[in-house]
Formats: sequence, C-alpha cells, structure tokens
Amino acid sequence: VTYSHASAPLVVTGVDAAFDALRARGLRVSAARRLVLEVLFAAEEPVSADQIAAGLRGRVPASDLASVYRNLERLEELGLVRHLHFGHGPGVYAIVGRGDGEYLVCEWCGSRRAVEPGGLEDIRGRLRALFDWEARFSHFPIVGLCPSCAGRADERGRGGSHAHT
Amino acid sequence: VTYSHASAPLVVTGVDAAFDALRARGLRVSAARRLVLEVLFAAEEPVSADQIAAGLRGRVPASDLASVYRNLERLEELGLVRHLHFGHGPGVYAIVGRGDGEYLVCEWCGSRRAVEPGGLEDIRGRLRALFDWEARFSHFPIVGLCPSCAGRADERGRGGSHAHT
DNA sequence: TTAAATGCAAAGCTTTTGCAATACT
DNA sequence: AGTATTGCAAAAGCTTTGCATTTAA
Repeated sequence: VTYSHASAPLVVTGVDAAFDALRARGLRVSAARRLVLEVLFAAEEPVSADQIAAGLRGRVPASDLASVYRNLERLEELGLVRHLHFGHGPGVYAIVGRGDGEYLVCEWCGSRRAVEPGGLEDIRGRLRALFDWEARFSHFPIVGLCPSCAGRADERGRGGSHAHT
Repeated sequence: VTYSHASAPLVVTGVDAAFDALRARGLRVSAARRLVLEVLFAAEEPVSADQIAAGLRGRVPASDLASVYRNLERLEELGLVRHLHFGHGPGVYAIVGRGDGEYLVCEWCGSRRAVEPGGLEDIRGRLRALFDWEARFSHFPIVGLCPSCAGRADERGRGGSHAHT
C-alpha cells in the first residue's frame, strides 16, 4: 500500500514544455517517453497504462507496458502527471492541469461526472469543519449513484443488484 | 470492472443467526464457511481475505484462500457481508451492521477514522443538492489527510512526497 | 443420495523488478 | 563516453476459475 511519491504539481502548457522540464531535471526525452506524454496530452480523459501502451487506440505506435509504467512513475514524481482510480480496474493517468479535476463516479453504470475546479470546496470545507479532515478527491473520487441510477434504485427499493465500478 | 452484486442488506445478530440465514436459503454451513463468519464477527475492523484465511492472526485454523474468496462472494450476495477499499491494497470485508459504517482514510499515513452512522448525511445531502448525486462512502471511503498529516503538509508547503494509501 | 462446497492448481489482471542491450546527452 | 532508459522476461500481489473430491443436508 505504497505509491510513488509525487513532488509539487508542475503545470506545463504542452508537450514541448514538458520535454524542456524533463531535460531541465537531467531526464532524457526518449521515444517511449515522448509517446506517453503525447498520448496523455491528446487524451480528453484519464487513460490507463494499457491504453497508453496500445497507443491510444492505434493513433500512435505501441510501446512496452513496463516502460509505460516506469515513465508514468517518473513523470508523476516530476509532478507532470497524476493518477487516479475510477473504482475497480486499472489506475488511470492524466497530465496535471488537464483532464485534471475531480470526478463523481457512478458505482452502477460506471459513468463519471467531472466537477469544475473548486466545485467541491464546499464539501471539503464541511469535512474540515466536521472532522478536521482535509479531503482530497483527486486520487480517489467520490463514488455513488448518478441521477439515473439513483432513480432506478428507488424503483427497486433498497439494495438491489448492480454490476459496476 | 464488475463486482459480485449484493442483494439487500441482511443484518443479523450473531454467528448463529447467520448460519440460520444461510440454511434458510439452501446454503450449507461448512467448516470453512463457519470460519469466515466467525473471523468476521470477531473482527473489530474490516479484514482482508488473506487475514481471514490466515485465521485472523492465528486465533482460528487457516483455510484455503480460494474458498475464502468464494465464501465472501456468496455471503456478500446474501447481504450478510460487504467489502470496501482502504486505498490501494487488498479489499477488506466486514459483516453488514458491524465494523460497518463509513471511513475517512488518510492517504499519507494510512490511518482511518470511522464515522458514526449518519455522520456523513450532511455531506451526502450537499452532494445531492449540488450535483444531484447520491454519494455512497461505504464502498470507496473518503480519502484525504488526517489532522496530523495535514499539519505536516502545511509545514512542507504545497505538494511534498508521501507514501501511503 | 445429491448438489453444494472444498482443496489444490492454474490462470487472469494489474503492476513491479532484474538485467543485458540501447540510445540520449 | 557515460548513464538514463528500453525491451523482454519473469515475478509479485490480488482475485478468479476449473475440476475432481469431499461433505452437509
């Protein structure tokens, strides 16, 4: 239960700026590394390591999965990338400052709603007040039922089987 | 990303009542099954399948891990057991109605705070009002920083490395 | 008796690690 | 040239599945 520690967020305007940031820290800009960053910058949603390795559905050449993981780890240490978890299943990665933000994930249908930046401040403030707890929803999102699944839940009464998240 | 569907919660007073519930549904009360239930009833916190198989630190005889998983799955379908996730790492299981409740998990030190039943109603209500979202914190808890780690975070400024959850 | 449940082994999925070969600076 | 990074293979951690055998009812 330990994950690669990330340093302070490093927000960058684009792939090129990211490359500069890498070189500035003595890291190299290899083809595989470039691929990972390009896929992440092109992605509109957080993507899994597997999706990155697959080249985001064939758009870009594939890369070794182990290298992808190693790169994601380094980029995360650098503060350029973060990862989060949409329930069960593989972790998903995103560029810090893009595809970023916090999510509400439906545990029945798997749908997600991205919350605008600051949209959870109210919730965080209340958790701070009630429990002196500094909640963070950027790594483990808020899970529950989306409006339509919640409606379905009412029909069927309490409980009921489901199959997601 | 699919997990065994659970039916309506089935709250039971003790191991014996659980056995009755099993038999009432045509399920058998085998030694392994008994073990799983006994460990869960004895546990004060949710425990992993591995801990159950190990007999909760030697208190009870060990059992096959695959059987433990199969039993947990069936007991969860029955509504007697639930499972949740304290961050990365194995899922943890608890008897419904005991060791139950909702948790706040610290992503730095791994500590957890159990919230009294209903203690998150305010939060849930607010999420309902703001996003029409029916949040559930019983399967994926609220993750963030506990008071002491939050303090440590201030000292070190934004970001900073961590190593847990 | 007979279907549910077990034990063991094997596999699945996500992620990590070792190591010799490669390629960025 | 020197070392960060790669590719491949293997392993680790959690969970599921197949199957012949046992066992509760």
